[in-house]
Amino acid sequence: MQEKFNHIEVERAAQDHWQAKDAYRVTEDGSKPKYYACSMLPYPSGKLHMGHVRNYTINDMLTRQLRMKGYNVLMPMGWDAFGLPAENAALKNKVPPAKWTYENIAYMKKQMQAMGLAIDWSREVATCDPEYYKWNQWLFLKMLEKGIAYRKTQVVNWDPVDQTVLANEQVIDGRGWRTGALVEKREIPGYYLGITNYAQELLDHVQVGNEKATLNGWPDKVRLMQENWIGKSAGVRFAFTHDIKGTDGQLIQDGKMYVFTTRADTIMGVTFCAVAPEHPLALHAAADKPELAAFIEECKKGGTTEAELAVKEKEGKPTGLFVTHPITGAQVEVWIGNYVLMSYGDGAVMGVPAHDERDFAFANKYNLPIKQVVAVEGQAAYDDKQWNDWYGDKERGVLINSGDLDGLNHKDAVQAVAKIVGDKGLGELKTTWRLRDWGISRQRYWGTPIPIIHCADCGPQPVPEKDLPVVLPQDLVPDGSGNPLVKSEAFHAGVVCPCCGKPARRETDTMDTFVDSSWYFMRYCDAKNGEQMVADGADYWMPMDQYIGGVEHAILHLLYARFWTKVMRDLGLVKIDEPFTKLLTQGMVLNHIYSRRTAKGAKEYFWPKDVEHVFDESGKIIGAKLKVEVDSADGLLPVGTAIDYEGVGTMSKSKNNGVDPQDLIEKYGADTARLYTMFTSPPELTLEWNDAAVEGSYRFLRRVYNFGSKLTAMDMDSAVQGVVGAKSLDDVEFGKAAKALRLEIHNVLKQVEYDYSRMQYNTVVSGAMKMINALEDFKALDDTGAKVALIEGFGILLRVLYPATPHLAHVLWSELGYANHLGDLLDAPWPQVDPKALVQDEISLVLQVNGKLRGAILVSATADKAAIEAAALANEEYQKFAEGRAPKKIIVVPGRLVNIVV
RNA sequence: GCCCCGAUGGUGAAAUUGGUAGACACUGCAGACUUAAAAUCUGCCGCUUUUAACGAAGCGUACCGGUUCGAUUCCGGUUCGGGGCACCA
Repeated sequence: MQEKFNHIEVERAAQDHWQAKDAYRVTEDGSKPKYYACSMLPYPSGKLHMGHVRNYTINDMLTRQLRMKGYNVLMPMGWDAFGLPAENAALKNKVPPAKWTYENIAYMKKQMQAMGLAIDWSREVATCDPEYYKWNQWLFLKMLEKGIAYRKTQVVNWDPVDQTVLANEQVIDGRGWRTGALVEKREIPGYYLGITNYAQELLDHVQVGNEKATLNGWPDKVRLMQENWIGKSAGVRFAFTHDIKGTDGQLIQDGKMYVFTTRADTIMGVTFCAVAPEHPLALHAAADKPELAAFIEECKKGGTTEAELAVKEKEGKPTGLFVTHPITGAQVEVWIGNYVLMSYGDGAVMGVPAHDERDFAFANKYNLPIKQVVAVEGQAAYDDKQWNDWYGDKERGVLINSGDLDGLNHKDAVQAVAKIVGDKGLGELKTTWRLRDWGISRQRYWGTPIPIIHCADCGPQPVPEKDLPVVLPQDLVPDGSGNPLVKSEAFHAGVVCPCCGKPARRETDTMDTFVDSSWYFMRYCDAKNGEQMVADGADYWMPMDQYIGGVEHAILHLLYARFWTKVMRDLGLVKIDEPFTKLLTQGMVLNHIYSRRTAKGAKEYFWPKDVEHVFDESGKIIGAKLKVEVDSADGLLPVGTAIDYEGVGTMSKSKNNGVDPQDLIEKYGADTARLYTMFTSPPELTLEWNDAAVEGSYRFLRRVYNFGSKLTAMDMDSAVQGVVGAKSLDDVEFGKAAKALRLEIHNVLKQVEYDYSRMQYNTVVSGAMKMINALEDFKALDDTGAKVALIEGFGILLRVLYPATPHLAHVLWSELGYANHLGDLLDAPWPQVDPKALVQDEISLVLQVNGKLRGAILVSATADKAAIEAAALANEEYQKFAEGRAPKKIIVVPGRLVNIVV
């Protein structure tokens, strides 16, 4: 082997070896336990970013370690190839999205191969491939048949200048990103998938503490987020009656305005009702009241996101319409409220200002009456100007001013109210979900065409199964105004209605890209199946054992994939209930953000490499300045120019703070990039970029290499080389120093085992560093068994390190002859902790007096509690700090500490 | 606004889940080697007080309070930061 570490040659040698062996191709092998470990599929944005490097390295470490432990391991890869960025790039460069996408895929695939990932490329999937999206269309048609998919109007962001639908991302401060025009809400028809049909099951499987829960291998935070998102709430749905008639002379909604409430107990405190701007009563009232119509119009301005609505100032207008309280018969005025959502419940709420914080604010703003109906014992009198938390207290509140209901607690009162409205035929107990059905229609080109044909006579008709896939044209270039599919003659050419045979037009909406990512992981199991969506491969590999991806996908993607899997199960396509047994949500990769305002007031961002921090005396960052000359909108900025420091944030092109993994791999090699990302932070935490620390990772690899090349000079005879497993070491005598080395190595190995099992790879790397430190510090080569301990230790180190830095480990393992005895590192046996190496005669215990550290005592490893107590009481540190006081209590934690309370 | 998460030295972090806080690193400082530099190696590195020095004492895991023999870990509250909020992926 070469004397000097050359990462380029090391990595080439290892990768050539793996390629020649086709080392990562796996088949469904019943003789071994299977393990399916998968990363969330990347969007082919152009080149890998650090988040990818982190994600795939975690996946790769898991895969490689488990393979050594004897599992049949699958690590596949594919491309989430449809989506908006391809259209944006097309707009900018006048290149069809397909070309841009496929070029990006080719480049990123090369980068992944350079990282040395153990991917089975024979299973590669790109979602823009008709062979893939055909099955999106096929399953959509099945869902239509089953009534799971249906057509309904949806609210979208409309850019009135470009005459186009905008994604939320394209709405900036309520305006279109390209035109700057004020965005309007507009209702258009679209297709929905009935995810709410599965709400209960989706909740049961994920909910922490639910006896039906199966996703115990998911982080609690994700489970909690999904639970809240599904948002099951039990309450009462009941009607306020009225006799308001529409222009057609019919009672609006049959004279019943339904509301849903979880606080039916406060029903006697109702002083108003509020409906959404889109509610039939609101529209009716606006018909002859221009100021109401204007208010409803006003509510349509701005974006459609929940966050935007939630921070809006709560506003309302009285309609002049009255409805009848179902118990008291009182007339209650209906208001239009901009905070009432048509999509939740019935789009109407009862207003109880005394006991709901939002109603309270609303009533105070518009001088509506406030009626207290709940009292909490021990609380002072109600003050109608200042909100107090006890006003909404469900636990302690008791009803007052509520007639027959007086004295009831929350729970009993809800039941009583449900009975009263039930007896009148005006309502019942009801469960409501926050979860809404999944709208999948997108008015965009680069996605899966929705397989529907619109006939002037027959209406929307499903494309017959034999005509699938409906192929997306590859050569269109969007121009920014609307969907180019609408104008594509080729797309509509020859289309006839499947029902009546007359000429017809294709649906031009495409599917949400979350459809693509809802089942690709099953396609990997059977990637080339032309006959079926999935088949036997999925039965073997699914459910996936470990899913790894960004925490930003904790709700939407994961929920949709769970839903899609359940639909496939109910159609008899797969046998599983849940797709992902275990989930790891990796933290985001962050970097510092530096900016300044240009003379014109625009913000420009600076690349972190061009900037250095300015610190205060205590070492805190207080600002930044340029380290080199930088060309800016205001001309060349000299070295030392003061720059604004914005803290850290996710790496992004727009903030100019991305670190290109390519530079890193070219300069230091893939092993360094992998080691650095694994070592710097635990997988679940955010990772802040630090250039200087990369150097340290490289240094460590060089140390390992140099240690290996020293071993070759040490006359390692093959007999010793063979002695690398714990079992064959039973007959070897070890001297004091060799014993100490083995104690350290095996202790660390034990910890590393644990860290591998919990995927805490940063401490795995620490463990490897401790091992090389111990091996380098070991100087007693003349000790009995010294060489054996050294060669055993290095063999363990290589295997511990291999999943993180496979190239270096592979080359050393082969060159030093370990491979001759234990086989290729790919499938070499995982090292075992030797219990004999861990045996110690004496151990040190911490001595505490009143819980404070006061010293240490050395006791025999087999010492019992009495002996430990005696040793502690005899200790002079104890004597000193006890100051003659008698011990009241002695706590002994075996193997750890003694605490004497005086 | 709502839901979730996080906060530990100059920096990234560790602490086997209630038992020695700061392992392992990065940076920095001092030294060795070198004509010199790089590389490499050795030592030091939470804060304060005290000591000529060895050392000693106290404080310390965002902030305030609680439970406990013992709290980075558990509970209540506060502040700041990050993620998600349904058409970005």
